Amino acid sequence: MGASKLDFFTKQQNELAIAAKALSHPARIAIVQYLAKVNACVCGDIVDKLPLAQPTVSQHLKELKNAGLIKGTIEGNAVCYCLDLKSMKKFRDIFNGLLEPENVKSSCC
Amino acid sequence: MGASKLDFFTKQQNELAIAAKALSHPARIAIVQYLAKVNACVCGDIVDKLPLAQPTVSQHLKELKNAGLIKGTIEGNAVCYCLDLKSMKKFRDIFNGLLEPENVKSSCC
DNA sequence: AATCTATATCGTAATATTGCGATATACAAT
DNA sequence: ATTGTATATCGCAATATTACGATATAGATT
Repeated sequence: MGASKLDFFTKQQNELAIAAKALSHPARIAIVQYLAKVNACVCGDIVDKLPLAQPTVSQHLKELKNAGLIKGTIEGNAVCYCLDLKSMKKFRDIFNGLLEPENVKSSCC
Repeated sequence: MGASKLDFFTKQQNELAIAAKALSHPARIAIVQYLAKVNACVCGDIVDKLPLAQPTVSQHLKELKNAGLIKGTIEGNAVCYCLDLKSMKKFRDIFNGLLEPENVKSSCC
């Protein structure tokens, strides 16, 4: 075996896991941070910002896109990427919801 | 190759990636949700809550512990697990910070 | 001491991720 | 039409993750 038993878990659990997986690599964190910083569509210069070869960056962008965290629109012969803010916020809200009972102090540990 | 080029990225980027990786599996999401729900140390019954064998659950717990998201304290012959709220909040804050410029509407896409 | 219970670790198979050179695609510019 | 530029995909090697049976460990119970 080795494959994940995704079927047992709820839709929300799998969704959150997919988003977290998309952010589970520092290169993808760096991409998201950069897109958040410039807060606009960015064509082309993402590869220059990372210490990785172009095919590798392309693959990371694809993973972020598949997870729904970024969007890419074709602009001439380039592709413009930006955050999918709606999706990012959804993920953030679910994650924050995970910690809701934080106001109740843990009884031990 | 295939190994991550972790050295290039900042400490914060790697930390966030590690926390995200810890949450990148639905079983680990389920564990965190369960601990958040009961909001207490839980001895023993985590294995029963998941559709996975005991060694597998033990491994997932170890990963969450290594990432600092949960704590485990030995209690007799059992181990009690609970969320590391401080660490969870830290991760949440960094992640939320990632979206700070959300108030500025994207100019395209 | 022998046994039970709870959890961890080892070993291993199946699968997934990471990275990149080579190559393909697609539009732009000459 | 040829060439250049930007990005994607293919194919492969190295490594990591996932899962679990078997086994080890450690405290509790008898």
